[in-house]
Parts: sequence; structure tokens; C-alpha cells
Amino acid sequence: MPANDRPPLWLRPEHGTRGPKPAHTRHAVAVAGIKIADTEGLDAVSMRRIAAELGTGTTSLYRYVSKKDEILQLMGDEVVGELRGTVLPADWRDALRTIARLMRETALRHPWFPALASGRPNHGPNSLWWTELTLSPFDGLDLGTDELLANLGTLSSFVLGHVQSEMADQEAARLSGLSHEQWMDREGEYGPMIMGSGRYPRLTRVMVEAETPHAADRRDRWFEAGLERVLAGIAAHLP
Amino acid sequence: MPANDRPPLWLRPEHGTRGPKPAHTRHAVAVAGIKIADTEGLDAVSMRRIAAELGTGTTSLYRYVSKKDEILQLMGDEVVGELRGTVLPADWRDALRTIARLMRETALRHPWFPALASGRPNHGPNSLWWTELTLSPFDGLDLGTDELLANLGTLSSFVLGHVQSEMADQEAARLSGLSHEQWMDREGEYGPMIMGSGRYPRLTRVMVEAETPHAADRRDRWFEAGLERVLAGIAAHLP
DNA sequence: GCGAACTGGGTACAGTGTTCGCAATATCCG
DNA sequence: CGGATATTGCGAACACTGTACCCAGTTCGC
Repeated sequence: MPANDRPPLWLRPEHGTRGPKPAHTRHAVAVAGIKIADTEGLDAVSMRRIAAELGTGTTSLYRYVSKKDEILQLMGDEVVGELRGTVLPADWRDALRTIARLMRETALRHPWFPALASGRPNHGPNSLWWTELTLSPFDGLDLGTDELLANLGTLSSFVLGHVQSEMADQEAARLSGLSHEQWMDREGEYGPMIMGSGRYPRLTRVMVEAETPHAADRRDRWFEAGLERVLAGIAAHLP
Repeated sequence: MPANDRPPLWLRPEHGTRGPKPAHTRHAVAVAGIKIADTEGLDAVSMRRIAAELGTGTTSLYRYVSKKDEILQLMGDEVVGELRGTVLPADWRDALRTIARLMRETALRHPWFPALASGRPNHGPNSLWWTELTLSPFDGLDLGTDELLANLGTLSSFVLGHVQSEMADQEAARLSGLSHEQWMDREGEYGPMIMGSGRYPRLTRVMVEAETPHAADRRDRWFEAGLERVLAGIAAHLP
């Protein structure tokens, strides 16, 4: 019975009723994976590494999951589960703002999450619940499905794209094994070439003025600024 | 002389002046990588695979590049090079629309590109040229650097996020070795569970109505719809 | 001509996901 | 109660991956 003949992850019972009780659970596997991804990056999440974290044999994991990909799905759904208990404001604009900020905060907490979430949709219970919740702000305004999805898609595309590029340098620094400062120094080596060449006047101006203080909260401000623009754009297209 | 002591990719001369002439070029390496990525996916791009494509030894590639990551940078910059020759409309709104559409078309042509581009910034000549070009639409309106970057960041975050989720299922289908239809069928198995549970009324409604025709150009329409919203949001925040 | 700089490439190593096979164990059914 | 059956844990093995190290061969500057 090849793995392909089995039903997909979320339609499969977690374990059978016949044999010995499993020593672990899907939940434990997901948590182990998340712990590794948070501290060592998504690339460090390997079957052997997870098994070691659980203190079990490597191939025993295939009793809980049919492919590594399914572990990633478990991890993704588990992370979305952190948002359980969220209640949204009544005003659609406030609700969408809340959704966007929660998505971003989750991504900041788990830098590897956007890479997973931007992939195919997750059908885990937490993810389905979250999707349902993100559809609710549009209840009042009566929109067709197309307009609804266009609005929600615009918002989530923006958030996803933003957080992804937002943490690019942090991830890059970790992957290369350098500290953030070391990495910034290496990237900074390009500065003179760019600014000295004279071929990129606009880029040069941006680089010079970007050196100004308040760099710490700049990402926050950019995100909020972008969010307001997206919300304004959505509002402008309401019937 | 470890690789880490050498200057970063774009500050290093492509080859020395002393020894034998190299049998290939960075350009050829990038093209080989792109060819593989386009036809077999980004995961298929390995040092051995590229070397085979070029008809050279695997470790000879390290004469052109110090890490595999640098090959990915070469590939990214090469793809951006396809946009050389672009001339933008005078009106800032038309210009941004053109930029967004070109980014999307490039992503559709090279599905692996967004995953690279959403990472750390590329400092290759084509990428720098493109960045400079994307800054130009704001020349007329006199904006501070912060507003300028907020506007451009909003647009590119949206485009990046959109194309990434846009092609998620295609990539997922290829990775699992199934045809697109087969994959859709497997995903469709979740339908009854979701709609039958009664816990997701809004999601159910969306799924039912999404079955309507015109599925083919739905992505196009969603992208255009989102783009107009983003542009409207940017316009709303101009001084 | 000679040393220094440079290129090509084979070998080796530590890691990856996953398949197969087998022993141990728990439940269901007669 | 006694098998038959389903299920679990897991070691061995396979075909991959990126790249450090080494050495021979080539070409330029002096």
C-alpha cells in the first residue's frame, strides 16, 4: 500500500484502533518541528532532527505522516492555532486591520511560516477556522464572491509579500551563519559601488536618506503605511 | 583562502587575468540554471545537474561562484535582465501598472523566481537597473523617501504575495509528481468534509460559487482587481 | 625561462527523504 | 480463550545533496 493510495492528511484518522498505542501524537511532531524551525531555521527541520527531538527512531515518524511535506502542513496548522480565541471588531475596516496585524505578528514569531503559508492552502482545522474568520468582516457589506475574494486576496497578498521581504535579511544572515551586523557589513560593501557609479541617482538618494535614525521601527511604519493604503484601496472599490 | 574571505559576488572580477581562459562564463552558468529551473523546478537545480548541463565537472563550478547561493543570485539577475528595454508611461499610475504587470509576467514565465526575489535584495547590474526604474515613476510627485518607499513597497509586496500564492498549486502539483488535474482531484477530496461539517458557512458559500465558469482567467481578474485597489490606495495617500 | 596565478576536476564526507522488511504488540472476532 | 489481523517502532540501505581539499595542467607577467 503505497503512500499515494492513502487518503490525504486531514481525512486520515490520526491512528488505527487495532495495534499498539502510538508513543507520540501528530501534535507532538508538529511542536517538535516548530521548535526546531524557530531556533535553527526551516532547513534544519529534517526527519532525523525531529526524531531526535522526540527521542524516537527516524523512520517511526512515517507512522504519523506519509511524507515530510505533511509534517510541514501540521506545523503550519499548529501555528495558525495560536490565533484561536481572536475576536474581531465589528467595523470591517478595523477587522481587516486586526487580521493583517495578527498575520504579521505570527510571521514575526515564526519567520519560516510565510514560506509555508504562501504555498498551497492548508486544510487543517485551525487553518479552516482562520479562513472562515477572515471571511466574516465582509458579512455586512453585501458583495459577490468575486469582489469578496478580490478584497481579501489583496489584503493577504500584501501582508504575505511584506513580511516575506521584511525578514529576508534576517533569514539570510542566519543561513550564512553570520550575525546580523556581520551580514549588514557584507551587504554594505555594495554601497560604494552603487553610489559611486552614478548610474543609479534615485537609488543613491534613497540609500543616503535611509541611513537616518529610527531604523528600528521603520519596518513597523512601512507596514502600517502600506496597510492603510490597501484598506483605502478596498474602501474605494466598495459598491 | 576560504570562500568567506573573498569579496561578495558582484564586486569580484568574473575571472583573473593570469591563468588559462575559463571554459565557461557566469552568464552560461546562470542560463543553464534557469533552463533547469524552468523545466524541472528549482529543486532540480543542483551543482551536479548544472555541471552536467554545461558538460563540465561538478566542482569546476566553484571557479565561477563560491557557493550555490551565488548561482541563484546570478539566475535572479539574469531573469530581471529580460525586462531590459522597458520604457514606462509618463503617468505615474500607468507606470506602476506596467511595473506590476511586468513583474507578474516574469513570475509566470519563471515560477521559481518569486521565491528567490522575495529573499534578500539582488545587487546584480540588471536588478539595480530595475530598482532604479521602479523608482522613476515618483519623480514628478515630490515625496519624501519614506512615503516613496511606502508606496513602492506596498505595490511590490502585493505583486510578490499575489504571484506566489497564485502559482502555489501548480508548483505543488509538480513537486508531488502529479498532473494538475490529479492534484486538484486530491485537493477536492477535502470539499465534502468542509462543506458537510457545517462549521464553515462562509467558506462553503465561497467554494460553491467558485465552481462557476471562467476559472481560467480568474487569476488574471483577481490580480487586476487587486492592482487597481492598491493603486487607488496609493493615490489616496498622495500629498 | 621561471615563478605566480589560475582553471579543471576527482575524491571524500556528512547530510538529506524515503522504501523495505521484520519483530513486537494490541485489538477484534469466533 | 485463541488465533487472525492490524498497527507500531525502527534499523539498513539507496540515491541524492553541497562543498572542502587536493593535485595536475595551463597561461601570463616579469
